[in-house]
Amino acid sequence: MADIINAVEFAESRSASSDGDEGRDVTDVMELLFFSYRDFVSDPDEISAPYGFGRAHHRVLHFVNFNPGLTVADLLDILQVTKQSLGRVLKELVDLGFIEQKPGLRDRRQRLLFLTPSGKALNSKLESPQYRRIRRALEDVSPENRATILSFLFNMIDSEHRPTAARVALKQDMPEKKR
Amino acid sequence: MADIINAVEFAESRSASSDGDEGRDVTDVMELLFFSYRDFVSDPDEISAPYGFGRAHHRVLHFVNFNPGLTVADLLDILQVTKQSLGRVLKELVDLGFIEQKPGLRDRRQRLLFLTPSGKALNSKLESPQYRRIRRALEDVSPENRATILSFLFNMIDSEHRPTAARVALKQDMPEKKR
DNA sequence: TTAATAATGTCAGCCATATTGACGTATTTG
DNA sequence: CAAATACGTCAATATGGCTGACATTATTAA
Repeated sequence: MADIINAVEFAESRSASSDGDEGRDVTDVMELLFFSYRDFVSDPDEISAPYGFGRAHHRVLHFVNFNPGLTVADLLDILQVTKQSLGRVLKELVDLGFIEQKPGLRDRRQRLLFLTPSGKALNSKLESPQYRRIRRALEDVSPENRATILSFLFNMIDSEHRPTAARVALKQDMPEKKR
Repeated sequence: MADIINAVEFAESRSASSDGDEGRDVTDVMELLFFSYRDFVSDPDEISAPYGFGRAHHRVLHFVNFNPGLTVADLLDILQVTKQSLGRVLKELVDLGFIEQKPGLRDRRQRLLFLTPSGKALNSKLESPQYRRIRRALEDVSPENRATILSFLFNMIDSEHRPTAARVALKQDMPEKKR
């Protein structure tokens, strides 16, 4: 038992030393967030490489897949990059047939973004390891504890960005009392 | 109540629609992790800019601060980059007096890394917003729920990287039955 | 003791992704 | 019609990754 390798040992090892060490949780989150995210993004990075794509391409595929009909402006807001940066990867994805642009119905200046079938296939391929990773990390977690985790992640977001995150990621703004 | 802006509303809004939607948690983690991390790293990025430093410099400062006497090889393993990439930013930090190198005692080929006082000051400045962010996100979370969150983050790490994470980040390998 | 290996540094070049600033075009809106 | 908006694009620049090659010093094995 030289190293901690699972959640149970992890929890035991921590509770053993939980005598008034208040800021400890804070530094632990700091550290673990780095390692978690590093490994989390390494999955699609490796798979993208043969396609000549990078992390930026995956991010675009992901958000367009999750929000079909997204506008370019929405995507800029989500990714927090400049239109020049986005423009390059978007152009590549469109040229190679992974993303399709349709003029907006209400406003024809807009280019609504959709994944083509091959775009959807590529996206699934890219993020299946990420979903597997998350499923594994959640598999023994109760629904209540899952809510704790989600709520923590949500609260790590800038408060002014939470409405966008809720809308784009959770699709839960305007609950409008349905039911 | 048009948008969800705090943990309570978040939890309520979710539990209202928790009717057999199993994979929902998984996609929510996927989305929230992106937004959380995006905002999390934006803090030091802004503060670093005036110094001419980037995210890479901060990462080095952070891990050296947290593990004084770290070797270059350790740092390469943690950051998962090549020595050439690390070399550049490390050289800048050493040249500008933020990091000090001392030959290893056991093995004098090693250059043990330490923060100078100004390195410590800069690091504190860079990551105080991150600590504030984490503290805010944890403030109303019970110790048990904090353990749930930490254990989730830990399990998101590649299993082969968990020993390193535990050692470097949590300093909890080899519990060697103390107590 | 010599030879192999290890820890680190460095040079040179390449690539992906980001930036700012300026300008162009189509479309909507006041 | 004029102004603002949504989007695209050209150009220049910076950061931070990468590969490959080679050098230095110190340790370890033959």
